[in-house]
Order: sequence, then C-alpha cells, then structure tokens
Amino acid sequence: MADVAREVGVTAKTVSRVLNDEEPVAVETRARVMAAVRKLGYQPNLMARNMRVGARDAAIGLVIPEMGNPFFGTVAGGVESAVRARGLTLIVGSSDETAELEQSLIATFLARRVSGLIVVPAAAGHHRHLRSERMAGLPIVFLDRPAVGLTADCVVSANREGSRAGVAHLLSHGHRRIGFVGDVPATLYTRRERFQGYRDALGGSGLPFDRSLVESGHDVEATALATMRLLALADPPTALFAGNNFASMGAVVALARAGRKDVALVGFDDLPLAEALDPPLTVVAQDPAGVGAAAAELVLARLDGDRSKARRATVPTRLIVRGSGELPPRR
Amino acid sequence: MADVAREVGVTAKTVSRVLNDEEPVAVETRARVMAAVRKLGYQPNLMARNMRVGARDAAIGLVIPEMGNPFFGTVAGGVESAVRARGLTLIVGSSDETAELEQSLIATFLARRVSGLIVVPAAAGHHRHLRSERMAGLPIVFLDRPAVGLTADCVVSANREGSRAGVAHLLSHGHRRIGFVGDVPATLYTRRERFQGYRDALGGSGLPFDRSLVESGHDVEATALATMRLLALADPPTALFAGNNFASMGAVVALARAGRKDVALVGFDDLPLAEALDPPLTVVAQDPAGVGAAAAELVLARLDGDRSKARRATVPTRLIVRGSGELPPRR
DNA sequence: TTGTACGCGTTATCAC
DNA sequence: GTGATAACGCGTACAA
Repeated sequence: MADVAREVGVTAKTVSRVLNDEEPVAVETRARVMAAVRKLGYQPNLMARNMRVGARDAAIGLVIPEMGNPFFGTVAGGVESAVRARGLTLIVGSSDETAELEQSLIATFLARRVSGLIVVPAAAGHHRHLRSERMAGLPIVFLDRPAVGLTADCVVSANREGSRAGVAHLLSHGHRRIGFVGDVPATLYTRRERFQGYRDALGGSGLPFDRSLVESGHDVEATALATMRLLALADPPTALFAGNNFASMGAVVALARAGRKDVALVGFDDLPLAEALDPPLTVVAQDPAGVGAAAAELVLARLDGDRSKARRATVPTRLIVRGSGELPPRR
Repeated sequence: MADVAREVGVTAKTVSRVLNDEEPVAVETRARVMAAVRKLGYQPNLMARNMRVGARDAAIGLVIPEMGNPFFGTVAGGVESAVRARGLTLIVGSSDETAELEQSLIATFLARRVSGLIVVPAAAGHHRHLRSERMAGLPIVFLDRPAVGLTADCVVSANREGSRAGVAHLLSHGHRRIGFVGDVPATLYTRRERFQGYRDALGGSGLPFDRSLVESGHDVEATALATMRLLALADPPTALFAGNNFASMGAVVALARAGRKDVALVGFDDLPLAEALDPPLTVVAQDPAGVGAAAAELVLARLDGDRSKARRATVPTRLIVRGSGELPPRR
C-alpha cells in the first residue's frame, strides 16, 4: 500500500479511500491510484484489514463429522453458497465424529476470531465451553443435531415427522409387521427422533410395538447383518424402514444377497443410485443443501444483530415414491 | 494480552513468551501468567499472530467444483487431514465448475494471504494469472486435472492406465464390441485420458476403433439416454465402459430400464452402492483421499523449501471385480 | 530474567 | 480533498 501511495505521490490513507470506495476522493486521484494498483499488482491484505476493522475474521467456521459423506458435503455446499453471497469465507474441519477433534477445531476457529460458528455435534460430546462465546454475542448454530448442555440455535431435518410419514406409507400399503433398521449408538439424536417417528406411525394405526423388529448397525455390512436377522425371525417383517443412508444400503445389500424382492423398503435420506436399484428405492429425502443454507442464514441474521432467543428451525423432508415402498405384503 | 499482563504485573512481551513456550521465563512467572490467562479466559488472536510472524495466513485454500460430490468431498477430507496434522487450517470454496467463481475464490484466498493453494481447475478456464504468485514462491498444486497455461505441480489419478485396465478386463472376458459412455465436454482432461485408455486397450488387442460405439452425456439422465442409443445400434456392444460415476449410474439405470442383464459393464470411479446392484458393479476405483493427501503433502513440501521443478504425481487406480464386468458376451 | 521500542498492513480520527 | 498520527494484537531485536 505504501508502494502504491509513493508511486502516485499520495498517502496510504488516500489509497485506502480509493480501494474502499470512500468519499471524498478526487476523480483524477482515484484514477491514478487505480492505475498504480494495477501496475504494481497490489492486492489488499485481508488479514490486516480484518484485524483493523472488526477485530473479527470475515469467515465462518464449519465443523462436520466427515467431508466425504455426501450428506455433509452437500450441507457444506449449502453453507458455503450462503456465506459467500455475503462476502464471507468458509473455514472447515472434520471432527471424524470425535469430541476431541471437534473441540480442537472449535478452539482453532475461535482463536482465528471467526465471525460465526456452525457445528454438527459429534456423537459424544457437549458444548458447555461455548457458553461464554455465545453470551459474548458470537453467532453459533448447531446443525443436524442440537447442542448438548447449551441453549443455542439449531437447524435440523424433520426427522420424526419424516420417519412417521415413511412408515405410514408402508402401513397404507397394507403392511402390519414393519422392521426398523437403525444406526448406532441408539442414543444419537437423529436415531432417537426417527425411531420415535416409527413408533408414532405404528401407534397411529393402533399397532403394538414389537421390540424384536428393531435391529441396528453402524455401517453397511453391520446393517446388512441386522437386516438378515430381521428376515430370519419366526414371524418376519413384510416391510423394512431404514433409519439412515447406511442402513438403507445395508438393507438393500441384504435383500439382494437373499434374493428377496418381496420385502418392501423405505429409507431415510436419499441415495444417488436409488433410482437404479431393483426395485427403485422409495425414500424420505432430506434437503441437505437447504439445511446448510438455513444454518448459514441464521448465523447471518445473528450477525445482523438479531438478538431474539435461541430457536430451532426444522427443514421438511419429502417422500419420494419409486417402487420399493409400494410392494404389497407377502402373502 | 495487555489485560493479562496488567493482572500479573508484567509486560505483554512476557505473556507472549509464556504462550509461545519461549526461553527464558521464570517458572513462577510462567505459572502466574497461565493462571491469569485462565482467569480472564484470554485467547491469543491467531489473525494478529499470523500477520506479525509470517505475513502469511496459516491456512491452505482449496477450490473444488462441488462439495456434495462424494469424490471431491473425500478429496477435501484427505487434504484437510494432512493440512491439520501440520497445524494449518483449511479454507474451501466451490467453483460450481465455472471459471468465474474459481477466479474469484482464488483472488479471495490470495487476498487472505493463504500459505498455499490447491485447485481443481474448472472445465473452462486458465491459470496464467497465477504465474506471478507461483514465481513469488507460493505453493500451488492442481488436483484431478492439470493447470491450463501454467507449469505447476499437479496430482491426478492414473486415468489412462486405469481405463486401459478396465477395458482390458472386458476384453479378457471375450468382448469384442465395447461401448464407451463418457461425460461432456469431450475436451475435459479426465475424459480425454480415459478415452485414450479405452483406445489403448482396443489397440493392444488389435481391435479397430469404431466411432459409433462412443456416446456421451453430462448427467445421469443424459448418459442413460446415451447408453440406450448404444444398445439400439444395428451391431450393438456386448459390453460397456463408463467414463465416470455419472456415466456409470446412467448406464446402470439404462440397463435396468431395458431389463438387460446380459450386457457387461465396468465403470470408472467407485460408487457407494456398487455392491448392492444386480449384478454388483465392477469398477476402476480411484483413491480420492489419497489424491487429496498427496496434493497437501506436495504443498507442505514446497512450504518446507522444496524448490525442485514442477512435477506431476499420479495416484494409482484399482480394479474392483464384483460381477458386472465378468459377464460373458451375449451369444 | 524481563522490559523497551518498533513494525506487520490496514483503517479511524481529526486536522489541514 | 488530503494527510499526519495513532491504533488493532502480536512478535522481533536488543537493551537493561
């Protein structure tokens, strides 16, 4: 900046004025400064600017469990678009679903003085340590799962309602024994909510809850085995509801291996290849980009001075009918 | 920092020494400073530190086409792990495959004075504008596709060799008419390389190249239609090679819709549900996390002073045999 | 073992 | 319209 100023024969402050479109600067001076900027290839230093201006970095920190997971990847994409539209930059880190990494990432982001924080809480962990930051006015939004030990903004999918709708769909096709293939641990927020939706639907139809119809696993192979166990029951289910995308894949794999095309299946969360399966997979689709965008908007609103009390936003799900969920009960 | 110093009755410099584990500081002074730090909840400001120390942000900027794409998401995960292990932070942006967004993101990252840059070039675009940065010593690594108009480090998958191996696999199962379902535009680096691998394999078996066996599309629906066109030929292929994951999905969808289980298929790039398909999908798998990690390591090596000339790293692919690629030619 | 003086690149304040 | 000066939060160099 000093170089540019010297080149033009003005002070750094004048260059600063030109670069920030501030008044007043003489038209001619402005032109000469711009010319010098181009000639010298000068680029303003955002770090120094952030430090001087706001004492806050013009960036939003995002912590997700895993970047390779298309759900969280798409969430991150939604966050990024919204954040960039506002001229902010996105800083990300993945917690690998561990509380330690999550804490360390959050600490780093805080040390960088990010303008806002969006966190997908790791399975085990709490967020009491963020109380002081929150009270100091830092926008913090939790995503996909609520915070533990902290009252804060939160954006989640309509897990319970979506799950209820998916199971109700199976019920409306005549199924009375519907298995639930869930993820682990069963204490996970999303797992609990979706399981509640399953029970809501059963209750709504006056059906009893049969604990033997519930099995779990935490990856494709484990949920495939869980599915096999359900199919091997003395009084097996005629339909399955899978509580997340891994469970859906596990169920699909198990049904394919067993050569069973007579078991109805609805999965929570859409899959890229759902349409190519045989039969095509009926799902309760989430809106990951929408969830990400909603979280970002909430942060931005707080940044704009919204001081209302913490709120929970729920992003609707959508039942996509493709075939697997409309199979009739096996006679 | 001044507050902490005042609390203890020392100067800011002493606090700085304690926080950076510098010698010499009296053991007792150190303890008192730490106590004051905790009491006041003081957190060092990384922005100010970065600015003072290196004039560089302790961050790496990553530009990818799309975060929701599992391939690029996993790549980003690989980059992030490697970068974090070094105490650096990851800043990301998605270009949506447009040159404009790519340039604007790069400009933002440069303005932030990132310590290194990793870029997946958008389909149309060039990188001449990065010449000065590169000459100034900024580590820049291109990922998945090489830079255009700039000699720079680059990490790519073994596209040509992997594709050759995939097609050779079909040839070894007796196929003589093998269709190629590619993405568009055909000028894309990965598309060109994989197509060359296809031709290499044909040539290696002394088979002529038949232009009518090549069709393309840029999403699942379009590649499904492309596949249908191949199947409708007077002398149709008995096997298909899909040039990327969308093309694989399109081919799978088309074969499912046509009820054709007699056409062999090998896809480039693995799919989460590949195993659940009927028949399970044989693929040439890439190593996205490996590609990301390799790019990060290259940036870090440059950061450590490696001034050797620009090099291209090639990450091997792996043929995963699952069933669809081992179907015999239809008689 | 600790403190002083200064500088990183930028902008706010107020005088000219 | 423009400039001089100070300040953001921290680290370097050197003196005490």
